[in-house]
Amino acid sequence: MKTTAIDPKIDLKSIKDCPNSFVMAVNDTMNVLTGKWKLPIMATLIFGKKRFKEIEREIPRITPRMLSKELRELELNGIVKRTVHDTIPVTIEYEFTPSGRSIKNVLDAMVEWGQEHRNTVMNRLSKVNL
Amino acid sequence: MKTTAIDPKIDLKSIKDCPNSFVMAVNDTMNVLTGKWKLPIMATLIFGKKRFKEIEREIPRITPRMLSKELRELELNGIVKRTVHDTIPVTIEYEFTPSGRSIKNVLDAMVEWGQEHRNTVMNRLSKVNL
DNA sequence: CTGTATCCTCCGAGATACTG
DNA sequence: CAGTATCTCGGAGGATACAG
Repeated sequence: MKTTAIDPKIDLKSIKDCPNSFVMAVNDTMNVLTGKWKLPIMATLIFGKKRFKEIEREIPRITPRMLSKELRELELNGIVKRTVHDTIPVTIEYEFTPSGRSIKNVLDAMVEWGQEHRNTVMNRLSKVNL
Repeated sequence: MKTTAIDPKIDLKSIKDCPNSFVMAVNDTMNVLTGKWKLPIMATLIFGKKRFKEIEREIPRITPRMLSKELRELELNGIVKRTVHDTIPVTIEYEFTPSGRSIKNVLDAMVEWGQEHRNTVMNRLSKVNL
């Protein structure tokens, strides 16, 4: 089998080229997940809707600038939904979209592998240090 | 239920604190996956051992500096194994460790979500543009 | 062939102050 | 409350040349 060149920024025409389209799909997922605060933010939303200030309070050391920026990205990516309630003053709620909620499957796989891999590394280290 | 504060750089003592230990495990996995070239490199290794130059040829625009750097990180993380053959000149082969190969489960989940999510976004866009 | 060594650029993210 | 506006800095990654 002739292996195909793999390009991190591949163009759309080659979407039917198998290994590359996989890399593309993984890249899409990565883009949603990368950034220092995306994961913590998503973790706060797992148990339901939250307001800006609530999220800020639950994530130590995040600045409003970063929270705002990351929430906007997540919204643009169709991961979270932003709802404005015209109370006085206005309150804003953030929550997962269905698509956002379904990313939990990915996170589950990552948790499982992360824990297994940590054990593997620990075992290797403890054997080395006997 | 009292929600716990989520910290991206949590210390090890709180490993038993459930939501945080999940975030930690996900972070471990992310650390292995982040970097512009890790995924393309891993993609080249899916079908078996490869030499430095072979990998370099299959990944357009990667520089030896970056390939070297990323391979070293992958090796340190226990994802790939580096084997030196004392031919003349020496040839070096890179391949997955079992732990590295098992990350495929994560990638599969990412491929599936990435493709679903792309469809979701496409549908939304095409409805907007009717 | 399998990498290192330098130098350089750009962007993610922190600090801090301010706004409607 | 829910953000925005500036300023700054470190580190990821590129270009290019060189080494064993």
